[in-house]
Amino acid sequence: MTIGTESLPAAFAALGDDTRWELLQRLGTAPASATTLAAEQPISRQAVARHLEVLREAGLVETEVHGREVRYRAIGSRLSALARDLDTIAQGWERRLQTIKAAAEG
Amino acid sequence: MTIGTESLPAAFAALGDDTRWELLQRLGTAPASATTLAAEQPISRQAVARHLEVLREAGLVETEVHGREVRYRAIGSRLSALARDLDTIAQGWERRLQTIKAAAEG
DNA sequence: TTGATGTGCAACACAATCGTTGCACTAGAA
DNA sequence: TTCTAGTGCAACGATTGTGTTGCACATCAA
Repeated sequence: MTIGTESLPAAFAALGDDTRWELLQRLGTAPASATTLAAEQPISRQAVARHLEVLREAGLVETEVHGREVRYRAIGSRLSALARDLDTIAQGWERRLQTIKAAAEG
Repeated sequence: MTIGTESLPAAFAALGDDTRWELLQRLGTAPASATTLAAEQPISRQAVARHLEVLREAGLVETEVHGREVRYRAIGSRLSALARDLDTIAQGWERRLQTIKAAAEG
């Protein structure tokens, strides 16, 4: 599955914060709750929860309710889809810019 | 070439702005100057120039001086490198989280 | 029930970002 | 030289984002 071009900047904005990136990497090792993550980070639980909400809206993490606990889990397929889209776009750039360069030299 | 994990959030932050994303896509079709790009966008030349500077610092575009004109060009290889890094990370997630899931079920 | 734990929501302060306008400088054209 | 076109730098205002604290609510255990 590919990702709509319109939503790509939104996904990147979610990834473009140091704290969020650390939280994501952490969730890539094992699921955890906001409280657990906050205990491992130098910021408050509410701040962590806000970051997780951003990641969830971007489709990068999903939640799983366990009793009164909400566990967050990283979604690898979403990151893979992002990577695929990026690669496709990059190839398009190369092709067009090479054509222009060749035309300028020819 | 891969990109240092430390600089990944910085690159994504550069990509995570709608205006910058549009500028990048435009530069993916053909090189252009800040003035030219500003004429195609609803924002001032100075605003465009600032965005281009952010993209340049992130390594996503490069400059080429032509007389008194500075032309910007998208760097496809950098975007490809980002895509590769993302895919590698995503695969790592899948592997670890699958292991945990299997252990929980077993 | 009682107490402790995990969340969610709201209000606030602080910093960073994005866009603007204005001015000065430089390089090419007349 | 004189005029025009393209940049760069600085100051300002408005908006957004990140973090905080405080409080209320829900859930599990004793």
